[in-house]
Amino acid sequence: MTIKSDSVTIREVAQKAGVSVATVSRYINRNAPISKDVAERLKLVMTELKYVPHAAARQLASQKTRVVGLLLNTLHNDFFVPLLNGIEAVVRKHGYNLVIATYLLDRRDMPAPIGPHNTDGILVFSDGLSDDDLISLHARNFPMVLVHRTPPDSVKIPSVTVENKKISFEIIDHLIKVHGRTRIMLLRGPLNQEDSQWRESGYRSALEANGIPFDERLVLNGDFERNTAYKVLNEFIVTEGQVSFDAIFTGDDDAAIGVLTALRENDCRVPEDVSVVGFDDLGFSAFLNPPLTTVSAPTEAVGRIAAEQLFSLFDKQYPEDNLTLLPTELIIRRSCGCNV
Amino acid sequence: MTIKSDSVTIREVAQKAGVSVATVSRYINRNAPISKDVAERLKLVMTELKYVPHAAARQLASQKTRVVGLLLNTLHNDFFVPLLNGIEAVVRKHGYNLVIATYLLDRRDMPAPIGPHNTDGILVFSDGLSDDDLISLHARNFPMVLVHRTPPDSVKIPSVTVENKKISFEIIDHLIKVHGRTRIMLLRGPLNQEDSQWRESGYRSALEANGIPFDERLVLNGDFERNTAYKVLNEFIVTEGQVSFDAIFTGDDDAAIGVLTALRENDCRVPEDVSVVGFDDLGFSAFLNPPLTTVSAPTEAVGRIAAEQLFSLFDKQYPEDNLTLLPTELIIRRSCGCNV
DNA sequence: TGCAATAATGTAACCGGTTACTGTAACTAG
DNA sequence: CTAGTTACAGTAACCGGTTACATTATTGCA
Repeated sequence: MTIKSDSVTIREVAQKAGVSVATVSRYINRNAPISKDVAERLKLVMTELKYVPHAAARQLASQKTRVVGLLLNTLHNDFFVPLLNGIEAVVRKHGYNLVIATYLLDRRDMPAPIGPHNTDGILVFSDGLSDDDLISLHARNFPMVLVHRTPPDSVKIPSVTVENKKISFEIIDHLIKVHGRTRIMLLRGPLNQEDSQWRESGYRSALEANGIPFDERLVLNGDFERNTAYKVLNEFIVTEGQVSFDAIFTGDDDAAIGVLTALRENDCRVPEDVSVVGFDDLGFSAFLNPPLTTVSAPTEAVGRIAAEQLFSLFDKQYPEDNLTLLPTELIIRRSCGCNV
Repeated sequence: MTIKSDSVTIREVAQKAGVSVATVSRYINRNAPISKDVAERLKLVMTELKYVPHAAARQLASQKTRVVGLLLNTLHNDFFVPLLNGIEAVVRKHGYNLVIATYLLDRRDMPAPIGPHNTDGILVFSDGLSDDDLISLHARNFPMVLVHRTPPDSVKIPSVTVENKKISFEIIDHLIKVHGRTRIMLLRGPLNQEDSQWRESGYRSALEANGIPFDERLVLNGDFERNTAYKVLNEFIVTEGQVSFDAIFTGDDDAAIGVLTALRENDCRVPEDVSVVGFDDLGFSAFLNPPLTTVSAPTEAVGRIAAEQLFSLFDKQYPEDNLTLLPTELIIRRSCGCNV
């Protein structure tokens, strides 16, 4: 073998300090008593040699990666900033590393980029892993926490998400009751995304509760991305030749930006002609023109709590409640037609 | 040893397929000819056994981690979404994993979370690593690409960033020449951040070129975060008891949000009383109220190019030009006072 | 005082892959 | 027909740590 990593190894440290490798290892991991004398010597030698333990070797020997994975569909959304923030803070606090991977249905032919082979546990915000995948990983006792996704019925995988349906009902109900809107368009998120489904469900309930028939033609498929939102809505308007709706639920705030663009370019006034409402209350939403009526969701808290639960799982501590549902709140601004 | 990972190993695969482990390894890595017959058999066995190579073992044996690191100061900015997007896409394309770590000056007592011990190379968007750190890593031939940061004089570390100074000059010059602003406030970014320094430099040049004396009292220290921006500016206004400036360069678009909030709460009209300009042209900027005059920066391209350069370094291919400076562009909207 | 418990350390097997080296059979060129 | 390649496969050393087990010195306590 000619592989000769230039890095300092534990044996060199041991030799220079006149102790065995086992002692050095114990010092590194503080998992066994070391005499004060030796400890000081090791500390000196290690800084002198600039010794840094080789991560892969530790992982292999200890069967722990000290890495947490985050599986996403895409990163195309400002929504991920607070989420990542929450997660990263916790991961860092525990001295772990965070690996981020996107994994979509279209890549299902290759193995998931993260899993038991390279992480101690993962946070799943993705439908790239099927329910079957989840079940099989769970059966192997692989720690997982789902984010904005409900676990399959049969298994108890902790899940952290926000209340979507009730609040979506409320925001649509607001459009109908307060602003008299009746032709309310829905711009869906990704079809197999759960938030998206719950929001649609709330939308439908609100229509029904107000005696407005559901109209399939008023539903567009988006993906929580501003560009898609723009394209889809613009196409719709151009095809129709007119604006045949008086309100639109954009699915999320990011998509709202695309929606606002499309409406503006088609000379449609918001909120005079069309009410616009979003979801998430991202940092910029209060400052859009007009300020966006939306739903505030505690996204950073979702990230934080999900990560904390994952670390609890490492200690075999299961959360008493399988599903953590964080509260959401209606944020009324101008884009729905209110005068605030 | 009682460690008994439940995962399938290469030896089990080899045995079941009736070949040696070396052959299996060669099949996995496709780095040596394998007979069609054996290849098919292995493929079958591997799917049947659900074999996934153990990442740490591969890393240890091959001395390659197949991991790229991204070192950041914080994640508190929507700016990171396009950056991450660009980086992640490239990293994924190469079949690598991406680990993200924040590392700040206040943690300098602990070793950097990512480095030669756990990555094949890193992208540095952080001043957590000092110039000395960079030099010493570079001396060890550790692949690195700097993002929005110039390498120390003595070493040739590739660096990808955007043009800051000239465009900052232009945007300030615009405020002065077109809108007659003379008391232009500067909200700095982090003090040791390079973009921030170049932008201040452009700001000062523009003042000088127009015969306006630099006034230290019109400079506030922010950190490219909306909350800080709000707090700092609000404090300033409250302390002064009046709005003593007629324009403000917010440093970046995220901070612009905080600035707009503070101005609004202090009954200050934008752009009538105060012109506001930002930097980055984040997705929401065109939809702020008023639409934000800013500078568009190709942030996703920065991420993409930086990552590509890092992979080139893995192949010992050094970019012909050490410094990649991507062009920026003035985006005139309403917040400066223009009528677009 | 005697014996068990504890502290402190060493030895070496082991984690699960990669690859240098070796060997055989088939193929190619002269 | 023979030397030189090339294709394909196996053996085993090695990557750099961790830790079970063994050993010796020290301490605690009846």
